[in-house]
Amino acid sequence: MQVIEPTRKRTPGYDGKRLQVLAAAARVFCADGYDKASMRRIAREAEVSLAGIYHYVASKEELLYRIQLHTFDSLLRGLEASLEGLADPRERLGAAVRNHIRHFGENMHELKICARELETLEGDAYDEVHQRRRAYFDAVHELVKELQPADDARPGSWLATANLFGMLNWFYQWYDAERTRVSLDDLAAQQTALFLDGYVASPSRADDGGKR
Amino acid sequence: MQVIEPTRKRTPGYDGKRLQVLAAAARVFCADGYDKASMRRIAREAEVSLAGIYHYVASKEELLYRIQLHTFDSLLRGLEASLEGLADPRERLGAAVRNHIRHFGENMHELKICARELETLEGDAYDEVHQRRRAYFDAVHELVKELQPADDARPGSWLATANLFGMLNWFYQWYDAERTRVSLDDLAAQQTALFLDGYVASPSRADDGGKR
DNA sequence: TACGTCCGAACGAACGTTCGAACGGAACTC
DNA sequence: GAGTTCCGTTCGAACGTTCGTTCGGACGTA
Repeated sequence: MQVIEPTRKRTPGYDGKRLQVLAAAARVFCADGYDKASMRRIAREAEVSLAGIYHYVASKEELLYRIQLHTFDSLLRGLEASLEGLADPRERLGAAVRNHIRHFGENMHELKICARELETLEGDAYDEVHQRRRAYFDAVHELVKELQPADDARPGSWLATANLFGMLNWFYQWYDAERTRVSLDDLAAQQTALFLDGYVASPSRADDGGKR
Repeated sequence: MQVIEPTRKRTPGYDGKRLQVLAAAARVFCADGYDKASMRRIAREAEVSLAGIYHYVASKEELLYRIQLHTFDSLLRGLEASLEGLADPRERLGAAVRNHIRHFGENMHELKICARELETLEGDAYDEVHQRRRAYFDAVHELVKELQPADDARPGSWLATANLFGMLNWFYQWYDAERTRVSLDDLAAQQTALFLDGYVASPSRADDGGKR
């Protein structure tokens, strides 16, 4: 995939305007889906002419590529930061879920795109994003494995991790930032509890913990 | 949305050929996504001319509408049948999960489309499908509520149900029918256990049940 | 003058849909 | 029962629209 020449001389405002274009693209991709989204609408939302977009990006494909790459990088960096100093496996997993859900809440557009358009890119661009995605998955998978250090060879940790991501990623389908009552951190806590202890055992609220 | 006139006189083979067109559409929608999928490719796969499609369906939109409607109807009917004679809430939920996952395994195309293109239809067609989707969700939600008959007012059952569907629906992202070792029923059992008892407590295999 | 920035206009391709004609079997007329 | 009409089926060809991308030049600053 061809990308914009990074070595050219640029005006001071260039980088800011590129971010503006990427943000507009994220909004439009999120609203319409990648295929239906049109460069014309992205241009309008970014307050740039249609041809102007191509000064910041070589193609529609590069827009999606940069959005996905940045999102997974940001997720992984956030995860590493949030694990700092935590030793208890349950707390570490809780921190990971909180990081993931907070990212969703704050960058709903980008993450919705990452969840929906995982198979859209092709070739090198796909590989590049896939590598980041894999790194993030593996990092969370390690946390899941830490939960059961005793019987190391236990199968199912991969499957459990995949299902955990199912819970976490599906929530863009039903979450409505304006309408919901529960805060993102509360939501993350409930999802962590559900994954660790199940629906039957896990407390529904923080104040009635650990019954049964 | 305009649909094909149902009262017209039809040749004996008509219904079969329409199913053939719908099946081809499901394959192509699944492979390319609704927007990118072209009527030309659907026609080729269905072994009909491009114009010929419009004798069985009024528009591309109707193809998606019929696929989604049939899928949710089929899911709900399967659920009701699989609950017959079961009283234990845990068994009932397990049967529901098994029904859902079996449907996925046997009609991967259709369910992938239903998971990905939930927001694609508009107007009456959307409402019609939404009603079925809602009925299915509510039916499963009832099963989740049955798990905790004691404290009826417990919140979080809706959230737990949404997360359960996250686990179940996300699996089209990673499931590969040819490569995987675990059977669909085993998978369903593991997902049920994960939801009910959590990762820490749930046994990873049937033969080491109930420890810890 | 030189170059980064920006854009109106246009290009070729692909799309969903329509049109009118051709085909073929069933139904009807005499 | 032969000839005729009707209608469901099928399709090649085309229409109008929208798409991603490109081109050439205008504008402003260094």
